[in-house]
Amino acid sequence: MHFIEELRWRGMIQDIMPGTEEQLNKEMTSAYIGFDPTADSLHIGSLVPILLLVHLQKAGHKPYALVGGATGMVGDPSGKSEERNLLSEEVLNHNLNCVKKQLEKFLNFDASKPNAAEMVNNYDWFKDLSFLHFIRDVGKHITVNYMMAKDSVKKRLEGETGMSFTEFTYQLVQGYDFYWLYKHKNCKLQMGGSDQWGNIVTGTELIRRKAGGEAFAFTCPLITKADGGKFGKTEKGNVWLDAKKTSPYQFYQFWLNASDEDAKKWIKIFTLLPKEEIESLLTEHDTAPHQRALQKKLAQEVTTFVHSQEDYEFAIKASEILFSNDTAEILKSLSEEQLLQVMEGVPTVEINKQQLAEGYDLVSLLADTQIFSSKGEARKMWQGGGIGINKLKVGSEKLVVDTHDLLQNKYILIQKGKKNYYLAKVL
RNA sequence: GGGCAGUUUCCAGAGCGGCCAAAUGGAACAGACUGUAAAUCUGUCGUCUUUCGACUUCGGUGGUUCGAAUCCACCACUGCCCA
Repeated sequence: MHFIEELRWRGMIQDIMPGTEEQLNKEMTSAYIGFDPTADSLHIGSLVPILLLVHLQKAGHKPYALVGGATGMVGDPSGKSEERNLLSEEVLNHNLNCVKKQLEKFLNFDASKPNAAEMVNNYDWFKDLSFLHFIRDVGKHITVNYMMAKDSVKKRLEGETGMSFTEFTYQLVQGYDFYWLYKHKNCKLQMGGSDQWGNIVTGTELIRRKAGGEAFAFTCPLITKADGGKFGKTEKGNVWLDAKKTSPYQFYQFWLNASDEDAKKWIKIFTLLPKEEIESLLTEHDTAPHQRALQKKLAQEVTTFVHSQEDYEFAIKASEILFSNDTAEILKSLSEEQLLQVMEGVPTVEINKQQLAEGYDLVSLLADTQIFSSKGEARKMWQGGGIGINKLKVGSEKLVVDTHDLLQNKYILIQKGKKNYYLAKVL
């Protein structure tokens, strides 16, 4: 199946420039996507562009992953209703290196292959480009009228926060990236999220006017949730690809929690499973939605893709113990080793043995261990019935925790709400 | 430089000089129901506190007042329009 066709049935094409498909069918084509170093790890939103590159490479074309050392210094106004704060260069560099490392995992950079992936940093071609040169060589080709017509700009001009010249210039800076890659790497295609369409088109326009060349582009719809919430957020914040920031267990849980509607879309986008398999999964899900075969498969695929098979297996094991009903008994019967294995990725807190032996007031315990930031908050949650100890809900009667509650004489499993666990260890 | 409008708790957005920790909506968190889903219903939602309550907020600084988010002065910032 051809690249575009493949993406089309997966629902990964939003806008596409005429001629793009023909270009891809004609020859091995180099294409790029930019990644912004706004944090020291990519998050699951970046998986979409990553997968676009993966599909591209699988289809025999050559992917370029661009890290925005230069664009990151400016700030993309797309989708932002307010002026962004600039990151310091130090932070930017740190982020850049982290992001680079992560990207290396997903693509094949084996230089012996003709379509080996390559990583480029736009700082390399911007660092020696002077402002004067830029406005003469690049700015001259694009009218302000053209730039102002862009949605990202228009929105801000109509809004009440205004827009700095810096952000206004962003599309030119990104457009120049495309031009540069076109010139030096024969890169003829840019992909990205649909919010990038405006920026991308400025690039193809620049290539047309300045180089007289033809370049192509398509965008992928932005990932949304059926309930209108932001994709990729949990109560703990962003879901990151870095296992240190989001444990594989939490990562797995995120996907498993997908709503039916979302899972149906996401399985096509976030997994590389073939069409037939996905279709049969969809059918299976429709006959028995409560089994959540779809969510399970989705979570499995993405977790193994981003982390590993072992991480996935751990996540499963932990999930079974933590989420099955009536596991209070099972929990008690686990050996220390098993217990720790299951709790891999569950945050650990420490409690004082002496205090516990004397009977530890539950509310104080929850506050002292920082599971809650204050006694008041802990109390509210406890009174609301949101606290569990060793998989048993704690009633609203006054409760004191003592050594009888210990598992393996060492641990207490504390549950906050339905899905948040903490392992307390006595010292 | 001139004119106008604005700055309220995460966001949006009400706020009469005392009844304002501040309406309402959204977001968020929790509970019930479920399928670790959605929808729905309920609770919480400035900080601390077992109840009472205590403390800190309404751009900043001073002032008027028994009392100010609400009145006055100055400053700062933002947007719009004119030069």
